[in-house]
This record gives sequence, structure tokens and C-alpha cells, in this order.
Amino acid sequence: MKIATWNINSVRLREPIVLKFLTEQNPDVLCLQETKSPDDKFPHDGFEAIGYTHRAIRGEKGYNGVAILSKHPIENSAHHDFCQKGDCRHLSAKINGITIHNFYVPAGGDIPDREKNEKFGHKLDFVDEMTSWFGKKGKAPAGPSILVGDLNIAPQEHDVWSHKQLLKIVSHTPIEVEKLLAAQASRAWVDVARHFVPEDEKLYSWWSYRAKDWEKADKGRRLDHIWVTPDLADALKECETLKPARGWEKPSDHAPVIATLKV
DNA sequence: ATGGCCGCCCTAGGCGGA
Repeated sequence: MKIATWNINSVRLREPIVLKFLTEQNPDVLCLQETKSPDDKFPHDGFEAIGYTHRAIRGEKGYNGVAILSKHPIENSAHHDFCQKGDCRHLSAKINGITIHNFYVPAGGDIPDREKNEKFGHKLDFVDEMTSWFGKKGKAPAGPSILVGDLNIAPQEHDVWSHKQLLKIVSHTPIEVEKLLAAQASRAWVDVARHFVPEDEKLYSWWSYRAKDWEKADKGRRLDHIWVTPDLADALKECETLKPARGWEKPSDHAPVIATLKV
């Protein structure tokens, strides 16, 4: 099973490169974030035509939005309303007996202080709720699971271009990292990218639109993650970040991350 | 931090992204 995650920053605008990605990489499942499309305007037809005949979508106008495209039947899909905002930041689907969670964690605004910036508070509360929901007393579904998405936190020193310069920048502050690691511990989730790439090697999935030359500057962050429950760890075969996709025509600022499992 | 770019929306400046 090949599963991919990609923050697409408008699925309608970027339908052509999503189709290119699906055609070239042929994943079984693709989880999208920031689709920025209400459900009645989701571009189903192109995905249907190339074999992604099973889809779960949860979108809203203008912001957020998540979708799961699959070549295999979706046995059931569900949504958990983190922070009770009624927004579109989580969607789960059971495919081939595995529960897949697709997350778009709040970005958190600019100031890393919940007293001065309520978006930062929302982000921290969202990740706390992930920890409790997946914890022993939580209501998240049991069994083999894969958690993917734009978690908007780069936890490790070499998940950012400069650990020192980003310590006070939202996405890499110690409080965010602490909370993300707690969420990871809630089910002993295995960080798939780091399962294959040593911790002292730089690894990014996002490069800002603002850099004049994103590739040359290479000031990236690893914000997009794939986690699996420990019962799936032995099945892990490979994990790739498709960096060239960041340079495709009219790209997203995120690159897709792809994991392959022998299941 | 590079705050220089993107995409969305009651089409145009404001909001959100990170």
C-alpha cells in the first residue's frame, strides 16, 4: 500500500498537478489538505476518471478543507470536530482494514504566545486534543492506523533549516514541539520519514513562496508527516518526499510525502 | 525570517498561510 499526503493550497487551482502526481506516482491513497473548496465545488471528475473512484471530502469556503482519494473502497469515513469549531481539519477513512487519519493542524499565526495571539492557543489546544483523543481514555478508533497531514510543526532540529533561528518562530517553538511529541506518544506513533532518514540529516516538506529562489535558498521546514501505529512498523518499506513537485508549474508551497507499506 | 508570495473572497483590499 502506497499512501501520500499533500497540502495542495487549493485543489481546484491545482487539479492538473494533482492528476500529474497521481498518474506518475500511482499511490493507493492520497490525503489532501487546504483544499479550499466547498464540497459542492470539489473537482471529482478528473480523479474519478483516473481510478480514484472512492473519495471522502470535507471542505468549506475559502479556507482549510481535507480530502481522501482512494483506489480502494472506503469502508467508513468520519470527522472529529477538534476544538469544536465546526471547521474542516480532520477526516478519517477505513481502507483495507486500516484507519487513515488526515489532519490539517492550525498554522498558529505569527506570535508564539497564546495571551497575545488566539490562533496560537487554538493550535496548542488542537494538538492537546489529538493527544487525549488518541490516548487510552480517548474515543479514536482502535486498530492499525496511519496518521498523515500538515501538522504545521517541525519537531526536530534538522526538520528546519536553522534550529537556532527558528526557536521563536511558530512551527518550531519548544512548546509546540513538546505538544506534538506528546501527541506522537499517545499511541507510540512511528514517524515514518525519520524511520528511514537519520535524525542528523536535513529533511523538509515545505518551502516558502517568498524566497526568490526556493531551491537555492533551501530554507525549508518538515511540516508534513506520516505516522503509523507500532503494529504497522514492520510493514514499512520506504518513504519519500517528492521535492521536485515543489518546482512544478503553479506549485503548492508543500511537497507530497509518500510512504509504502507491505500490507 | 526573507515578511520580497500566494489563494481566497459578494473583484479588491483584507485575511490567512508558516
